[in-house]
Amino acid sequence: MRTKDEQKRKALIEATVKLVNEIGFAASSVSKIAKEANVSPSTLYVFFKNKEDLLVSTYVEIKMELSRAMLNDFDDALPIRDILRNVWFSAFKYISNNLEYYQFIEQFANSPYSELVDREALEEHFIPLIEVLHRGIAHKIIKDVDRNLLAAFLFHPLSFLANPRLCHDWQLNAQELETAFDMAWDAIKL
Amino acid sequence: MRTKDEQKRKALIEATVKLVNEIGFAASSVSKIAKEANVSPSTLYVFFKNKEDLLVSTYVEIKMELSRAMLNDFDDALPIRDILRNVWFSAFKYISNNLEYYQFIEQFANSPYSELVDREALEEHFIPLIEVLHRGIAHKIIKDVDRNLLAAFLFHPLSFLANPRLCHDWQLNAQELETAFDMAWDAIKL
Amino acid sequence: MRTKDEQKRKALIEATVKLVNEIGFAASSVSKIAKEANVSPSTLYVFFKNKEDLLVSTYVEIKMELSRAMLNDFDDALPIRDILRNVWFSAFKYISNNLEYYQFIEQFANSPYSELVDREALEEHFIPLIEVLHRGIAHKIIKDVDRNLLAAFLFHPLSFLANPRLCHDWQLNAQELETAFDMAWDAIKL
Amino acid sequence: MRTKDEQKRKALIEATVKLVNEIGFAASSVSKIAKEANVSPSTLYVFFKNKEDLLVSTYVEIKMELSRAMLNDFDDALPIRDILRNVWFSAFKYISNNLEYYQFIEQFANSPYSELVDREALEEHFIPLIEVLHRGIAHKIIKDVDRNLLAAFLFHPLSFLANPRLCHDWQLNAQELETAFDMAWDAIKL
DNA sequence: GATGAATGAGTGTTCATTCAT
DNA sequence: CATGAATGAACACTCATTCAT
Repeated sequence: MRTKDEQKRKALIEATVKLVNEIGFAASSVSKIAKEANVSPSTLYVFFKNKEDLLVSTYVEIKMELSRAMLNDFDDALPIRDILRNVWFSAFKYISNNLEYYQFIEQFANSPYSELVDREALEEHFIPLIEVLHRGIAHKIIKDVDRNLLAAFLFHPLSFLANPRLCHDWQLNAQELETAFDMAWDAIKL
Repeated sequence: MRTKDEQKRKALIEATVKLVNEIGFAASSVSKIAKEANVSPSTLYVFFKNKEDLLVSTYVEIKMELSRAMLNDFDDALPIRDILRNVWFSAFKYISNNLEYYQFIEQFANSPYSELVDREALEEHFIPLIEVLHRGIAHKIIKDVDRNLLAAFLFHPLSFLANPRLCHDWQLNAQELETAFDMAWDAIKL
Repeated sequence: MRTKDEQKRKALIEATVKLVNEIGFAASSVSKIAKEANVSPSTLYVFFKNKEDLLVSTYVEIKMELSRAMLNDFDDALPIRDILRNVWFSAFKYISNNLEYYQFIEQFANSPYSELVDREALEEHFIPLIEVLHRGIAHKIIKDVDRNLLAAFLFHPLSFLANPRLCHDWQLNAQELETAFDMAWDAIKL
Repeated sequence: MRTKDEQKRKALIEATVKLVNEIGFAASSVSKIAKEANVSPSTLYVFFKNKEDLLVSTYVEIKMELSRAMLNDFDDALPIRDILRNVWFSAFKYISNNLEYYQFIEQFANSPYSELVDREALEEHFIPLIEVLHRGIAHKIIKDVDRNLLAAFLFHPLSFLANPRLCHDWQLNAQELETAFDMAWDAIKL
């Protein structure tokens, strides 16, 4: 028996991201993805149950990587503003360095495919972050509002600013990035 | 000679929105859309050049309606904060009342189809709003930053909060909506 | 609008019979059938819902033709033996002249596809025949046994004798056919 | 060195019968058969040259078992009618107890696969039976007709009566079985 | 002996679009 | 204007089989 070639799985995920970004879900056929990954279309089915499974797996894998990147240098000992600043900059860095991945998950999240994902399992990874927000509220540093509202101002502007598909012809420089975080902080701080 | 039946065009647009939201671009075939609109697939080609034209036209039509709704009660005489508040609430109202439309344009904007749209033509409608921001900057009421940054904090959180596909299991009530605008204003005000 | 071409439907049915007889259900792919019928595979779906529908429709169509042929010169006024003799010979004639059709329905009836057919609708056509058997029983001409038993000896030997797939290297001649009917009659007569 | 595991061969034959009866030749893929037999698809090729070989072998194996069962208590010393009666009842018993096997060989015999079988080798097993018929003819007990005709009335009705796929919603009871044999005998006796 | 990985060829079906009416 | 018939191209997926282990 041969052993399963993990490189092929990886190549399929990469090819999926590339093609979906370039031509969208609609046009990203199994055979095109397989060709891009240099495997036979039938080989795809050795690694994934079907096309849907491939797409969802790709999404979950990237989302996990993003959450890992964001919480990479998470340090509970720092002041709350610094913790959030670190997460914010880590997120921006990951997105900037992995724009393709990021555009894929944005497109995915806005499509009906998003309903196929086990959201709770993914949210688990953000628990430390959510706890920081709660602490901020308790310490009267952050506004006492629903965490969806906090997330809306803390991270959603970032996702817009970092995504060239939405924010055309404009790139944040280092200083503007700092300004952007200040604005986010102004929005949520008490 | 009958005139092109405008009702059929409308029905096709509606059917497109409905199906794309439910099953995505990939699965929304011309024949399914035609069936949903109660016309023959070939009739679709009387109104639209092809499938792509149908999708782009649908997007543009909704986007125009949205901009009209947002600037509906635009009154240059009001204080800047009030102008923006009105626009903000109008936007929220339109999105809430036309969630299907809104989800469609979000899904569209995050897909490669978005590149087919004449962005500048659409942006024209927002010129009065952009001018208000410039005035705010000139009057030292609003932070002197790129208008993309202002938009990121003024409108993007709203798009997240109003979209149940992104912001699950949570709905803004009237008071939280007010709080949300306050947060947006805190972010952009000097 | 073009009008549906009934010849194409007929060609598809013929092609189905031919191929299924030659290579079996397993190997009779939609594309092979379409090619044999000189239409595009997709055209097949204009006339039939799917492959299963094509196969079942083919079966039902032949079965109807067979029943019509068997009861063609049915004459209730004749003595019972003569009625059955006429049906018997009509059946033999139809089978001999349409061996391909007959082999198809035999193969179909012995496959799991047979469960998809509305048997009762088909049996309706044989009601006059069944009534003759009942009359024969009432008049003490035919054995008083279940009609399945009568059918088993009246028609099933015929289906074996006429089917070269089962009864190899042997063909009934006119005199043997007469003998065969005598044997059937011996089996069922009182 | 392990010896070829005869249990696995048996399991593959059983799985073939089961699946072909349930879903037909067309849908009975090698991998489904292997899964049903709890072996790997490639293991199948240790025991059989290919799929065709598996199907033909299954047929031959069952046909042999059937012939053995029919001639099990064959006793040349008995009167001809009793010999045939014994064979008839043995056949009925085997079919009733092994309906799955029987339906498989009927489906097989009515398919083009049947041409792949060495018929003569199989017929050899029925030689004693054929000789009894010849003796019956010589003794003026049985009609002097081709043996195919005799078989048609002696065994073919049985195959219809015992096969629920053909003879729906009706089961022979012990007495009717006796009647059935009487009818067969009436057909062939002089 | 036995098996899971791997695949080219092929499956049934739907696609976007055109055509004749 | 509006449509159902028709289709080549493509779809997602499974096939029988081989290969390395």
